Amino acid sequence: MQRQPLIILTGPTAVGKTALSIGLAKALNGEIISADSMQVYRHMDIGTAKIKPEQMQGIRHYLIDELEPSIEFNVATFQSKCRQYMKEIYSRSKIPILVGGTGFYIQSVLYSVDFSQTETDNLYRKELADFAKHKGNEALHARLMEIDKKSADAIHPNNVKRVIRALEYYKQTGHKISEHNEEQHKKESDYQFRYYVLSLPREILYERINRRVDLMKEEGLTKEVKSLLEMGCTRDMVSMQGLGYKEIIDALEGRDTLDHAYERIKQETRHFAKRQFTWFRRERDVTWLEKEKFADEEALLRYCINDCKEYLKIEK
RNA sequence: GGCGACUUAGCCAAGUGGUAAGGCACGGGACUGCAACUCCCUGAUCACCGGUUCAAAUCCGAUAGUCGCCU
Repeated sequence: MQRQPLIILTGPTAVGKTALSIGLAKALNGEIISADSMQVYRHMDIGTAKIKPEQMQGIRHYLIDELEPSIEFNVATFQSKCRQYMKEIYSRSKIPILVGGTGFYIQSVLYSVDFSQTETDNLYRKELADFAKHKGNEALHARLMEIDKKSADAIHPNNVKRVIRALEYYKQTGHKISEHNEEQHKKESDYQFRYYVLSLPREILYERINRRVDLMKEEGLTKEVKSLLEMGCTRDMVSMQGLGYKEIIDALEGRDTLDHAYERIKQETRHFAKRQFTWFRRERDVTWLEKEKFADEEALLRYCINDCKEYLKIEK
């Protein structure tokens, strides 16, 4: 079977993915699926730097504004929705372009990671979390050691979240997650793809981040968060753990000052960008697009279009 | 001009004679159902010069810088 074409455009936050994505979609008859864990949520526009309808220029976008903030979103649901949309896009003879900074989500689709069969077991998760809280992280980790030494060796005891998932996986499937991961890791992609990572020198990117946060403040991020709280959102929701939201909530609920909250957002966004670099650096088969090496956005776009045509044999 | 205080890694900061805590930042890394999450790793010889002492960031003196007060 001929593998289907897939374009991925990612990179650290604030690097300028959105602008490029529209140009690509227009030139290559593409439609955009957002690979962003926060932009799926409605009412969260400013803090997620979400693309505005008028910026879309008629290009169809998926997985943007699809969920209420109270709904939990995760890789597995992302994957299934994304696949479904890709199918639709292919059926119209168009090309899906995955755009967004959540590397984990991209990976799940690109390598068709298997998430089937299990439901999240919140009760069990909570039980394990409590266990760790009372008996200590090491004690929980010891439990993992008993059933899956390989995972235990790979996961640091303090990384409680991952230890819990490994234990949950075993309870649900009776298999070791380390074995599962190993298998998944060997997979080749089912797609004929180009995986672009847009980048900029660190200092420039950090300046852009700082400026962007200042802009969010001016545009009324505080107000946006206020109205989310009025809608009934609480800090423990997945959506409210997004950068810019948890910090402002802290300020609004009196645990921090507003000025300090905005400083924290800048700082944490920089940290986030750094983590994204780490992620993309170790992904295999990625094509780095160092923005500063192109004369301008126009040149960058032209390069991308030609590169896609060459590798994906797209005619249009 | 005089008097006093201070001077420890990029920043904050313990340590007051026995051989440099910690936090933050920066940098690096992990990550396969919460991922804008969660987690891990990483740095100095203590302003400078001289002295006392077996031993000094820690005591003494000089120099420089910073801050405060006074004339």
